[in-house]
Amino acid sequence: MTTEEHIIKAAREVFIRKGFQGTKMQEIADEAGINKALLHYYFRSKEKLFEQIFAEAFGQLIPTLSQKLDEITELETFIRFFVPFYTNFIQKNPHLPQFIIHELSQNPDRIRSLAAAQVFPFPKLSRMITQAVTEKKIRPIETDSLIINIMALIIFPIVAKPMIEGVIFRQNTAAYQNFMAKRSEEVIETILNSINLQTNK
Amino acid sequence: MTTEEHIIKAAREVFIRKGFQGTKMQEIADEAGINKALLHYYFRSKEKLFEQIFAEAFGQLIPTLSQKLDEITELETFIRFFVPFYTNFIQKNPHLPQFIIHELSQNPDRIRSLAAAQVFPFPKLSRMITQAVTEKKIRPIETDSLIINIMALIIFPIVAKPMIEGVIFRQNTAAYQNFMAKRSEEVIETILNSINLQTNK
DNA sequence: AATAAGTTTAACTAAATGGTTAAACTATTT
DNA sequence: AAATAGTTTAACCATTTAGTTAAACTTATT
Repeated sequence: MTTEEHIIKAAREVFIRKGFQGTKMQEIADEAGINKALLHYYFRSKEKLFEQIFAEAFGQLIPTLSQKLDEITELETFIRFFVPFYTNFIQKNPHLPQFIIHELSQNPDRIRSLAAAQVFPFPKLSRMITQAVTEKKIRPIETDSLIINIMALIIFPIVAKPMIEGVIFRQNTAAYQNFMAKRSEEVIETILNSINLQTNK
Repeated sequence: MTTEEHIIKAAREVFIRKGFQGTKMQEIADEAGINKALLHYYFRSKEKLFEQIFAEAFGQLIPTLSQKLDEITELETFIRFFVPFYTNFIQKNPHLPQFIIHELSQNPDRIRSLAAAQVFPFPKLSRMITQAVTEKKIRPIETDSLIINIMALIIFPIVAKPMIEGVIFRQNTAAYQNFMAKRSEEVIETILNSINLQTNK
């Protein structure tokens, strides 16, 4: 692993954990096991380093599913694949959505250009939903609503973990973990029911 | 309006908008129309000022509904009241949940004590849900899951506004607003369907 | 009018932080 | 062996920022 890779890895962790403002160059250097001078030697400025990290982070959030979206044609099949897949991914990168949301609201300009490059593979999914509505397989619902509902049910409990753990589970970490372990199943059932697609349990 | 109130108001806006790290005392002073010296004269330190704001903010997020929870006994009735009520509240304080989530994850210790004081009026709501399940009015679901589902569907689209507006609506602000205008209805239908409580449309 | 509370001004300190620099050292390449 | 890329050390600068202080000024209170 090269020094540059060490830096990138360290920067990713610190930036995502603490946001742009909260991140100190010294902390990145420490985490990477090098010194500040070398950090600046590789990446001239904090801004430049941040750009790399953000572009990469934002890229991760969306694209992997683009492949599967080409294989699957049935909405139910897609949901049953997507929910655990995405839940799993977000659980492995729990700070990612919050980081993106936070930075996007703190400094939209710094990010706009980077984000614009990313393309969500929407059309295919939209068509899938529209078709299901037309064929009366599911209740009438706008494609945007359904997509956002799914995202909300997956992402929110992870983004709001400190809130949920504190307010709902009263600092009982085990209770939260137990809740999250069954989350994927619950989201599938909630979604399928919410559009009147009976679960075949 | 006293100077103290001016400060509180200014601090609330700036803190919620920019978080603890992102907030500068000078900015609060400017927003309050006073100078930094006076700001420190009223609230000795940034920490002290922050505590006040956070306690108040966190308090707002939860309690108002405690009243209604005493009047209503039917789960469907409660959902039909709660969803628009809470959606409306969050829309008026769009930065509040994100602020709480962000600060809670940045510095749990700074907040733990404050948050612990707040009590969500859960028991009553939990009983309402449990009873509905027992009476087979709704499908079997854990109370925590249902509550978190409702919160997720309401809060996520607002917290993730910059993300949704950018990625899903492609910077089309009008499209987002149009989506949010109908959001409350959609959430009610989604929730009621998701627990097999037919909407009577 | 005198007193005190509230407020401003402006200068200051101390610490944190992003960024720079020069010199020395180490490992690798030629 | 000489040259070069990579790395460290440590001092340094400039800026930002939280917080302090003292003196003057303004507005209410007595």
